[in-house]
Amino acid sequence: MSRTKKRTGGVTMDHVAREAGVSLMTVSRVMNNVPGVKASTRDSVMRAVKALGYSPNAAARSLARNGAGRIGLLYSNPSAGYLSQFLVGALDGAQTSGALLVIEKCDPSLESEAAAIGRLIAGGVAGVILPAPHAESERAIAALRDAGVVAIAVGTGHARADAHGVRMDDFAAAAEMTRHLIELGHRRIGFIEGAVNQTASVERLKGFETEIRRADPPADCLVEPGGFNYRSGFEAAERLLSDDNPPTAIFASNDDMAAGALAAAHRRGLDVPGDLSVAGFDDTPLATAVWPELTTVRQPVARMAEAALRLALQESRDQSRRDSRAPIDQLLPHQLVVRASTGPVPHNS
Amino acid sequence: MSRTKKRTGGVTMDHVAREAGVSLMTVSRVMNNVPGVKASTRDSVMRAVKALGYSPNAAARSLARNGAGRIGLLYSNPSAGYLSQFLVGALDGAQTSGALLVIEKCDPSLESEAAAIGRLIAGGVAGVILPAPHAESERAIAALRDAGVVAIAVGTGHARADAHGVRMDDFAAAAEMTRHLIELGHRRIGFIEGAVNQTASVERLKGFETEIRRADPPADCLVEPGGFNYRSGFEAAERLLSDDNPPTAIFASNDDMAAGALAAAHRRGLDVPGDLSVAGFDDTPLATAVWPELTTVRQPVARMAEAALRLALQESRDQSRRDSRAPIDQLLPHQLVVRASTGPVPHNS
DNA sequence: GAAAATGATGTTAGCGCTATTAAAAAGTCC
DNA sequence: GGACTTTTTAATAGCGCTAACATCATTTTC
Repeated sequence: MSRTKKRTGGVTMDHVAREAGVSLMTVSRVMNNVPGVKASTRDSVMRAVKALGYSPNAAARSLARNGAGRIGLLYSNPSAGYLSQFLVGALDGAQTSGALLVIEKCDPSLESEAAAIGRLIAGGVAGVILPAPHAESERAIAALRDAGVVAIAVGTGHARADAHGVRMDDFAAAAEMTRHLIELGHRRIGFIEGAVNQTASVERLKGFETEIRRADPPADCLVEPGGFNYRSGFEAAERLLSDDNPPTAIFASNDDMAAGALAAAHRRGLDVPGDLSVAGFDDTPLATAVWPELTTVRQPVARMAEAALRLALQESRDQSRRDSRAPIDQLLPHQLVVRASTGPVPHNS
Repeated sequence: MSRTKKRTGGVTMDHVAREAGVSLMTVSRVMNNVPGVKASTRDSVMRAVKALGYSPNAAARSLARNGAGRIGLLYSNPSAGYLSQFLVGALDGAQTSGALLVIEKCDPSLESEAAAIGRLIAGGVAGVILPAPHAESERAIAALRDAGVVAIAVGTGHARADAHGVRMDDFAAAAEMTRHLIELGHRRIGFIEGAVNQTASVERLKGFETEIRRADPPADCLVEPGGFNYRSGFEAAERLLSDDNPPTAIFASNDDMAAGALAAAHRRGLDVPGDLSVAGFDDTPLATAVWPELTTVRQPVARMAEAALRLALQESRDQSRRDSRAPIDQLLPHQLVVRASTGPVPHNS
């Protein structure tokens, strides 16, 4: 093991090419899904790849592509669980598609954001992924466009006109959750809003209200502002539960706030879901870390990040050819996850 | 902006070399801190680097080093906040030291771990970083050693004989926190253990017990098992608080369990810290996401990850030269963070 | 004061992959 | 059926950087 010449993992394209009896370049074409390779040739290459356990060297790829494939990722401080999922997804995507991820942290302040964007641009990225709060920043997107860098907004409430986007259908997901609550018999439902400056919050509220209006027999609702963090959820739930006619269910627009609502309920001696149902949104790790485990909506964060990375890569490559100016809007499927925090409406209410 | 030939960030070593009036190789030497460069030459190179805003291309580096610098990171499912901090730290380190991070996920099961290790080795990594639970896995470390891959254990309770390690002083940190509680007047303190198969848990308990024994006037304690997650913290706190003579303070061996303890306290209508003090460990984002914010110990997770990456890089390079067999044990400083969840012992108890 | 022993820098040859260009094979046409 | 396209494959030249070796100044040594 000590005298091995190259400790790189061994198999290279060359090996694959020899094994498959084709040229190195043909293997490259197959690996990159470039059209113009006979199906039979492609097959034999794929077989060789599998046989040898070949996996492309990201560094070499990035280098050969002349730095294209350097993608930036700006993050500040979304809920902890969100970030880790997002990073994992992006990293995974980077690995499989041979991109080089450059992550850059910033504070929520505008100056800090601008500085981070500047560093990213100076670092020579071809595209930048903007999750959660930054996806709403006109300034950031404008700066990126001015520098000729592709911007991908992730997790906004609706498609942007000035940037490509990857997102989920917040409206439909919130509506589904609301329907779930209504089907359980709840007719007075509290809703905790997310941060108002994020369009996703607005869509979630709209989805909720639309479904409330559609309920039969009719239902009504109480809406409290929140800020996407535990504490604001706790406080909003306190207000909701101290109402003269408190709701029998609370739907928080993210899991952190739902956890806060859970704490508020417990503090009042309420059993969840016996006395009060609580629903969250996002399905972050927190959802299963609390007790009872949260009914929530699974936002495919990791897949969204991966999709964003691919999109950034593809668009940055395309852009250098021609200016295709129609922003792409990629919508990923969500899923209602029913766990232990929601149940039938209590009898005596 | 559209006709730019290379969108790589522009400046390369060649530019720097020309600017400084030296050869490309000299620049490389300066950038890698290789000895044998005259101080004046080094200076002028550094000046050119700054003037041009040069930053080395990680991909090219990794490639030229023949794959050395490919570092794996195995993760399963530590507390969410921990992972994101860890990833960020590792990513950061990778960027600055020009390593290529390959992350690999696995389930807690042993087979899954073995499979992931296998993939990592097949991927040709030169070193693997093993955070939290995997750092204790004899099997994983043995597999890595057999493949001639450097293993770095992160966050174990004490130094390992079979792998390099980066960790904090769990014993001392737990002792400090216990002292903090004792100084606030608490004389009956509950402790919630972490997962028993992790040596860090054991050290934290030892630190706690040592300090309890040292208290003057004497203090006593109640120890409950836990599993490093919210739910186990909640349940352990329930048991602690239903004791005939309940503790006035609870020290949980991580923040997730402390959050659970908080919920249990609230459920019983106890005020924190008025009636009960609660302390956590790790200072994950959860610590400030709950209310009241947790007094905890800051574990420098990001820095540990970064240190682990550097160590992996350095050792994997050294190992190929000679077999230096003394495992390195790097200890990083922690910090007691006093927030709102701990206070003086209540008068009437 | 010439040979050997040290520095300090420059040269050369890739790392593994992708563009680009050239060549060959396979169709197409009149 | 041979000149002319159109596929498909092969060959060549780097991407930016570093290891290993070569080269040129300096010293040092006897």
